[in-house]
Amino acid sequence: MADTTATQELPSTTLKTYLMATLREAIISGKFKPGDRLNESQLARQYNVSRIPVREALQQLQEQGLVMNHPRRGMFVNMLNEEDCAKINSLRIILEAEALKLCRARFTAAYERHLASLLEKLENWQAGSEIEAAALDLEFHRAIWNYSGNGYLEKILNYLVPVLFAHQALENISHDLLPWPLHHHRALLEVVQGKSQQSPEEAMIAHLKLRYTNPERFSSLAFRDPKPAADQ
Amino acid sequence: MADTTATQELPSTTLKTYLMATLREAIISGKFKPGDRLNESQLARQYNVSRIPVREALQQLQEQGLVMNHPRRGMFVNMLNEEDCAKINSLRIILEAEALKLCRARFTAAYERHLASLLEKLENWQAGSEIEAAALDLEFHRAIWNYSGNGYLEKILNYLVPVLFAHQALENISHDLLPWPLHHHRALLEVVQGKSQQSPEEAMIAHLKLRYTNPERFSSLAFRDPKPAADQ
DNA sequence: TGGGAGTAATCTGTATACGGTATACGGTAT
DNA sequence: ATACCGTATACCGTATACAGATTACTCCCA
Repeated sequence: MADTTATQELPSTTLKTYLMATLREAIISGKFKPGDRLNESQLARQYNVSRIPVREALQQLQEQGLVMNHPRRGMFVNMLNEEDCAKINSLRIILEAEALKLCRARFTAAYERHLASLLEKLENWQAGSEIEAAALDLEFHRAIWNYSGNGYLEKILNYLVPVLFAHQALENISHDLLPWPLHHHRALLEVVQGKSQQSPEEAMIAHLKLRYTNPERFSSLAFRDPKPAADQ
Repeated sequence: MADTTATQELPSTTLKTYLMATLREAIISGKFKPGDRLNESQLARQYNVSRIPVREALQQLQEQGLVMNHPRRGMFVNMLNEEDCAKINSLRIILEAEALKLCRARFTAAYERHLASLLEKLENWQAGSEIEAAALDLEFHRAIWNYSGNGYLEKILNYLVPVLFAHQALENISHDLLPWPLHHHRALLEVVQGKSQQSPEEAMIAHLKLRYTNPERFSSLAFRDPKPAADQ
C-alpha cells in the first residue's frame, strides 16, 4: 500500500477516488496538456500506488470526457477543437438557462447570501493566478446548478462544463489571452433574483459571448430571432 | 484468459467492453432487479474472466447511472423512485425537444426514410416481448438524437433515458402494467418534418404523459402557461 | 426465547505477475 | 540513400494473490 508520501493529501476513502480527484485537477489546471499520453506505470510510481487504481481512475475520467482511450495504446488527454466547444456551449446555454429558471423559482435568502458572497469575491478579484480565478468562476456556476434542485441537471453540467474550463485555461497559458471575465456574473444573479430584463437564455448567451464567438451556433437558439421575447 | 466457452458471444475488442454491453443489457432487460447486489467473483466465474474486467465494466455502468457503488460493500443495481423519474423526464423534455429542433433543421430525405421505416415497425408491432418493443422504441429516439448532429447532446440523452426504460421494463414485469405505447411516435416524426402544429416541447410532454403523470413536474415548463405559444 | 458479543466466512480494494500487441529501432537489400 | 522487414522493447489488458473490512452466523448470557 501507499504510505502517505508527500504527494498531496490523504485518500478520501479509496485510492481510486483520490486519484480521480487528483488527476482531474491536474488535467483541468493544465499540468497535463491535451494530447499528452498518460502512462499508467509512471503515474502509479508517482503516486506510490499500483496500476489498478490508476487505471480505474483514468477510466472514470474517460467517461467524463477528460481523457480518451486508444485501445492497446493508452489514455490521452482530450483535446477540444472549436467545434466541440461550440457544441458544448450550445447545450450549456440551454441547460444552464434551465438551471437559472429552476433556481429562480426556488430562490431563498440563504441562496442569495451565498451567491452574493461568491459574486463579491469574483468582482473584487485583483491578483492571483488565472487558475484560481477560473476555480472561483466555476464555483459560482456550480452553486446555481446545485440550487436548481435537480441532481441530474447538476451532474450533466458537471460533465459538460469543466472540460470547457480546462480548454480555456490551456488557451490562456499558451496564447496569453484576455483575462478571465469575472465581472459579468452579476447579470446571472439578477436573473435568479427576478430583477433582470433578460431571459435566462439571453443572459447565458451574453455571458458566453465574452469568451466565445457564436456560442449558440449549434443550438436551436441560432435559428430564432436574435432578439427573442423574454420568456414567461 | 477465458477460452471462448459457451457464454454468449466473443469479445468485441476487450473484455471490459464486452462485459459492459452484456451487463448493461442484463440490467435493462430486468435480469438483475433493482437493489440486487452484483458479486464480482460470481460474475467473473459466470463469464469465465477474472474480476478485473468485471470491476471495470461495473464502474463504467456506475458512471452511467445503472448501478450504485456502496464503498467496501459492492455494486447494487440502481433503483429509481418516482421523483427521480420525474426529474429525469423534466430534463428529457428539454433535451429531446432540442434534439427534435436540431433534427428538423438538418432534415434530409435519408433521415426521413430511416425514421419512417422505424415508425412502420413500431406501428405494426403486434406480438413479441415487451422488451423488444422497448428496444424498438429506444432505437427510434436514438435515431433522432443522432440526427441532431450534436454528439454531446446524444451522449447525455444516452446517459439519461436508458435507465428510465430499464425502470419501466421492471414496472411492467412486476405489475403487469399497460402495454408499451408505441403508437404515439408519429407525432414526433411530424415535428421533425415540420408538419406538426405542436411545439417540440409540447410534443415531448404529450409523448411522456402516456407513461408518466406530470413528467414536466421538475422542469421550468411546469411554471409556464400550460398551453404556451408554439415556438418560432 | 431474544439479544448481544465474538468469531468465521466472504467480498471488496489493492498489489504483483504475466502474456500479447503495438511501436520503435536497426539491419539488409535494392 | 531509401525503403522494407525483422527483432526488440515498452506498455496495456488480464490473471492471480493478498490484506483489510464488512457481513453473517453461532454461541453464550440475561
